[in-house]
Amino acid sequence: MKKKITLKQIAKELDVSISTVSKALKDSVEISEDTKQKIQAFAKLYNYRPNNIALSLQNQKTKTIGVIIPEIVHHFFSKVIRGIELVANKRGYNVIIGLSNESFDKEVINMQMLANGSIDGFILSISKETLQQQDYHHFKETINQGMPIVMFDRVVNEINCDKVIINDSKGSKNAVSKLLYNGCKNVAIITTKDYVSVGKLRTQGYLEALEDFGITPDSNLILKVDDELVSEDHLESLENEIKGLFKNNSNIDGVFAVNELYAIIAMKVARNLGMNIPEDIQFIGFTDGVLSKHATPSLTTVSQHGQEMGEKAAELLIDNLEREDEEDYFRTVVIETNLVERESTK
Amino acid sequence: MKKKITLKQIAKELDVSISTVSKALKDSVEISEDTKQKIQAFAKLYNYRPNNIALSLQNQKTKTIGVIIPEIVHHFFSKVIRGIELVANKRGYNVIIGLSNESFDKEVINMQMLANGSIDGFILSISKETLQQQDYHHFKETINQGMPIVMFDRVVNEINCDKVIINDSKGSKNAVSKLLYNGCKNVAIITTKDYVSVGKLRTQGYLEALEDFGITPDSNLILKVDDELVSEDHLESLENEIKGLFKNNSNIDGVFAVNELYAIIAMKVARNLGMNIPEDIQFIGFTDGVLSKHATPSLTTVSQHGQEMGEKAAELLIDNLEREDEEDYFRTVVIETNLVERESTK
DNA sequence: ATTAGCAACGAAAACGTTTTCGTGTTGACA
DNA sequence: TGTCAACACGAAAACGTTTTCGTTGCTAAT
Repeated sequence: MKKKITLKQIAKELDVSISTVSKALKDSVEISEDTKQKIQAFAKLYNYRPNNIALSLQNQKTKTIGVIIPEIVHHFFSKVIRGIELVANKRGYNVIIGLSNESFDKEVINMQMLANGSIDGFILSISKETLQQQDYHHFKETINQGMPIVMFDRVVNEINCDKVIINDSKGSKNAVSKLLYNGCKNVAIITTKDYVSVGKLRTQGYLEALEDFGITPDSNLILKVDDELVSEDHLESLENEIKGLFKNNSNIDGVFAVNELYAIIAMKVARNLGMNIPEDIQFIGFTDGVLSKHATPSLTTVSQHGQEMGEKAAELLIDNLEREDEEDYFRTVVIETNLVERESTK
Repeated sequence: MKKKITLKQIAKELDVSISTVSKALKDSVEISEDTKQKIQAFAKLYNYRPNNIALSLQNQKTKTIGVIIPEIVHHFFSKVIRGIELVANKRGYNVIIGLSNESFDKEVINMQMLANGSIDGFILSISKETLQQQDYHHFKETINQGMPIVMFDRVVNEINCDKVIINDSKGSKNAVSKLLYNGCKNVAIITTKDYVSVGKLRTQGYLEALEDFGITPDSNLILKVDDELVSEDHLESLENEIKGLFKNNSNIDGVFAVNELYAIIAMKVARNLGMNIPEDIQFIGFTDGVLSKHATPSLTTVSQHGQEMGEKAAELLIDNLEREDEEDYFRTVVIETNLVERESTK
């Protein structure tokens, strides 16, 4: 086992100074051709690579990006990461991942772990607990120390930083309009509690669409699911809520759900109740996951373009990091959604 | 914007030496109570945190783990990462992610980027291209330089390192046995080309189960899909292959697929051909993804326990990193699979 | 024969820590 | 009064780089 070789060892071995070795490896004009060749050959032989940590300390930059997301076992978030990784790598950056697991404390701890020199900047999506508690001091402090942040998807106005979002209300308005245009008279929405910003916005889009079509919203058709209950395993409660929705409102002929899973489960319930999709009832979900594509019938969804969001976020951050002038101005990029039509709608 | 404060600045401000500050913050007995209090108070006020990079350079360890996986938009891999992150964080480590995107070159580049001091050890799953080319020199070199590697899922005997795998042949043998036990007489398998080690092993388990039941394998019932063709978008070719399989062998009454997607698509094709699941034909897949759980009918699968694999891999690596004695011995941990029975089997 | 100038290289600081090994001051004790 | 611990603190090396600023020794020009 031969440990990694350093400049010092090369210098000693070849009986020159460390500076000479460093310069020779950078092809500096200060060093004679002979010496350069000798040193370069030796370095190649021993497979020399500069130590990244030493470089980071020297340059005061690490060339790595910290990403903090609420959950990784999630199609949307992993697509975002793929996007981030893609452009980060292309521009010579590494990506280090922290999971908040939707917890405020873990979000704070993760940020502290990374903010002490390990990374040059953050890309993150806020955890539900943080959104609920509305405690954003850790973001403010981080930014205050000169570390840039880019937020995506779940953002908050209170913080001044770059943001990448989708037009949630517009996306859902389009979706609901599609249902109405297709002839649905009673469109229900399955959404989350209001503290989840995207849930709130998507509900808003639903209402706007109804208004455009001159329909008065019926509160019985708005199901706000408590997200706490939908923890991987007890989905039965969700199923029951949806079943209740259908039974109490037998006139429902269209459903818009603010995520993929809700839509899939709703379709299942509907089918069990003997309804035909899309003849009797039509469905649209949100997010472009695997479920939508491979369900039967496949689900029409509002595509969120996760990878594109990740790419854009990484570009914003790196641009910011590599910008010369110190004045900071913040941009908000809106990624357009589009409706992917599949079998669950006419 | 106040930049992060350093020991030097504190020392200057309080008119003591750097060493004194350092010791005071570690509550060293060398420093008087008065001075300690003064320094600690000042440090707290300015929110001092030691610079991670400097610590890494000093200690020659970074407390971060490098993870290289072929693909992140994949339920299994993201579960593994979740497992890794869980125990890594618990034990004070960070996780830095590299995606090989199933490419040999990207795997090599990623390893080089990280192996130069950025991390203490690797956890990885080999890319398909690497498996195909059977070029493992980058692994050997890394290990040779004293950087430990833990491989999971896609491993290779040729390399001497810790490994976390599942018993692929046993898992698939169990699954196929279940089908046979349930009365299936003609069980087909949908698998990958043989260079994917797990595909090969799972095919082997299929054959073993047949043998146990005294059935001679029928090569017409073994469909080896070329993985290149199944790239997210042109799944039609896969569908057609499967359709061919069913049409040419109308007696098929059981299907074992080496992954979730193949099984789901096969079910879809079968249903379109008018077969009833599970009455006419039963299905079992491999991996525990979202599709299996939420498909209709839901799919019986061999559960791979991705998160557990990740946890175990991280434990192996960190144990290795923190072990005192230098002699290296390598362990291979086998995670047990189990059959999750759902609606696609009787 | 000076000296300016150049080519080739080395010394040292700097990045932010930790840690070892001084060193100076105080107090107690003989 | 002189000696020696004990105490409290500082200087400096080390981790591996890069870069600035010398410092040589030589050639060529005056």
